[in-house]
Amino acid sequence: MADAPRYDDSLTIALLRAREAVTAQFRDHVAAGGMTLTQWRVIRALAGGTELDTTTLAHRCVILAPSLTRIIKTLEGRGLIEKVPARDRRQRVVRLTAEGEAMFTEMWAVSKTKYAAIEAAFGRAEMHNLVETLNRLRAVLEEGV
Amino acid sequence: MADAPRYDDSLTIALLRAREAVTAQFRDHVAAGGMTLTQWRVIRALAGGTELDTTTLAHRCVILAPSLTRIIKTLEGRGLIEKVPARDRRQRVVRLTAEGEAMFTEMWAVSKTKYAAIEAAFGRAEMHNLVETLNRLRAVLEEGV
DNA sequence: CTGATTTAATTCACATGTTAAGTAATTAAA
DNA sequence: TTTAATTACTTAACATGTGAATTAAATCAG
Repeated sequence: MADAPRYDDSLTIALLRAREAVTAQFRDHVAAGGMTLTQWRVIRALAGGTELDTTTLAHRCVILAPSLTRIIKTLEGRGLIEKVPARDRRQRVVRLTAEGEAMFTEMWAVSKTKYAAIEAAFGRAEMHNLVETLNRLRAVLEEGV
Repeated sequence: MADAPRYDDSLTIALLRAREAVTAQFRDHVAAGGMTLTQWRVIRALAGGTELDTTTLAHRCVILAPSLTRIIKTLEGRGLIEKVPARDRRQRVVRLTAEGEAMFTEMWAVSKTKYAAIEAAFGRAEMHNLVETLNRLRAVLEEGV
């Protein structure tokens, strides 16, 4: 068993911890708005009048379809999003309501400053480089190891 | 709303996607062993006769206490881990059973090769650098932005 | 045009994430 | 030493992750 790498050196654990540390910066603010971080990703993806079907929305927000089904139900119940008739009647297309847009605008103002604070603390170039590296890693893995 | 960064440029999304891509490499293998990735983290942390209390185990595996309580119950029910009497009777100290160690050894052999494949595809130095960067980011954020 | 296939969502069942509240054991204070 | 505060864990309640099965609509083959 001695060949198991120490956990701090594990890529999976490092990703998990780093993500936890980053999301922690936003969690309280989003919770104060009565939302979860996952719901916030959906709101944000729809901001600015964007209309999206479930599949596209799920992909952009990195949420699985069953989760998104429930989230849409919740946010629709709160009056933040609404359904839009779609040509293909299998699809469920949604967009923000006026209330949803207002909610986004208000929360985004703060969210933006928090994001900027992280960039300032970690270094703008460093952070840009990290995002690029992460996306490259993903591309390599999705091509097939 | 035009100032919302594109999602692909967002650190939180990049972390989420990258983690998803990495864990996808292991999910099927771990599932074939009748385990979830989260349960596997616990098994791995205990491998080699390590005895740990819930708090330490939760921290190392990056699992919240309530989740770990359930996981310990599940793995104990399957005979993979067992409780160890502790001095402080508030603590719950656990370790792998012989069966648990056997399970780890068998699965780790394959897991290791998958990890090596990722390293080979992405680059050993690149990967080491990424882990270091992620840990540095976490350190910066935990110091307080 | 009709039946088979494919596609988009939903539903189901269970595991985990997350916060808050509760319980038991230990430690500290008076 | 008896009570108050702290600590370690568990339980509860709800949101989400995850894979499998289901439903409805669109597309395709014949």
